[in-house]
Amino acid sequence: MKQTYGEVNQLGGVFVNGRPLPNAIRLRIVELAQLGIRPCDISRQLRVSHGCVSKILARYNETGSILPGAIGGSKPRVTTPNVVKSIREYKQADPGIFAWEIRDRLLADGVCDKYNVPSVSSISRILRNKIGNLSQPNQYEPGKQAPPQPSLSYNHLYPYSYPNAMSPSGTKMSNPPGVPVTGGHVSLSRGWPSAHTVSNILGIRAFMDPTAIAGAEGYAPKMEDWGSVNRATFPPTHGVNGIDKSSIDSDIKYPQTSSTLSSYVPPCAYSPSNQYGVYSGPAGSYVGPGPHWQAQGATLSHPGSGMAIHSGDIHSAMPFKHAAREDRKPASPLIKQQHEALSSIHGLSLPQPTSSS
DNA sequence: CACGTAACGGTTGAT
DNA sequence: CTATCAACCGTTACG
Repeated sequence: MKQTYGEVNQLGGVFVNGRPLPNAIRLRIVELAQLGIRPCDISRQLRVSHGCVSKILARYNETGSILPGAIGGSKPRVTTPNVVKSIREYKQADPGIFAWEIRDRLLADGVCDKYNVPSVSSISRILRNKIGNLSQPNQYEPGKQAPPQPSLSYNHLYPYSYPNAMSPSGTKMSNPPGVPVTGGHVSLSRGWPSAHTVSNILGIRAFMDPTAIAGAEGYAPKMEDWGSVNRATFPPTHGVNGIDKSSIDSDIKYPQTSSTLSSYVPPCAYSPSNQYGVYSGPAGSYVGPGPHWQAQGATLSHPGSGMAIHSGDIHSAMPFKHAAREDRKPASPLIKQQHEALSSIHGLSLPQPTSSS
């Protein structure tokens, strides 16, 4: 609740229990890793627990995003009131209906789309638990009752209708040209486990949120800003059907920037390309020093070009990774680039190398 | 020593 | 409005 400043970890780093590390630090973790610096060194240099470094890098490799997951909130249940209602209706209309038939109908009637349709077993459970006795139509609480027409709402309300966008795209641009994301795997396939994840889609904007960076070094005074970072702010809008949403959403979300961003955004929550570009922005100058990094402006103004360029820089750095990695097993000695990288970081205001270890 | 991961105590936000 | 609950967080400790 309060400023909950930080606690200090064993490495001397500051952190706020329960809260994500500042974006800028996450960024650096990934960047350093790409420079070929070993996780253990990154951990020490940034004073972030190795567990955290490991986690962030793992996530990055997998999803292409450096952003923390969405915190809090409830899962978008597939068995929304609307769905239950529909199931009940189907069942009432045809008591002998099979769960799989119900499932098909939910899809056919557009009550659900293939991404949020309940499984047959879920439907069975619903039939059993919630619609056991049809004679008692009202299973809603007495107090509220089923809202007049909750029906339509849910699906549409939920931004979570899942990225159909991604599925169709699948391959799409998930792998930007130089993306380090090795495998290029599906960063997305990981799917949309939850609304949370999806929210990240929107959250992408977070990258450009100045406040995020503001908190960079010293943790923004207001954690809330952070929150906004994580989830970006997303408008409750959405009237659209889940189906084409992705693109629409982005438009909705970023009326101004959208056009450009949208191209990056839709593919996946953690649009690799997008995030990449994003952080590529600060890549050169890094985030710290500036009042705000240009990210926001940059992206907004000339997202494409800006990103491309920067990303190029980063990638150029990439090679080191291999070189470094391969022959650079030895613990202590860092290669030039690494030194530079680190030093630049320190310059930002990080602790000190205290090259002793 | 490096690093993946479970446990832990914490925060958040939708219900 | 408050309480629950389930998601995520980073650190720590273990293997």
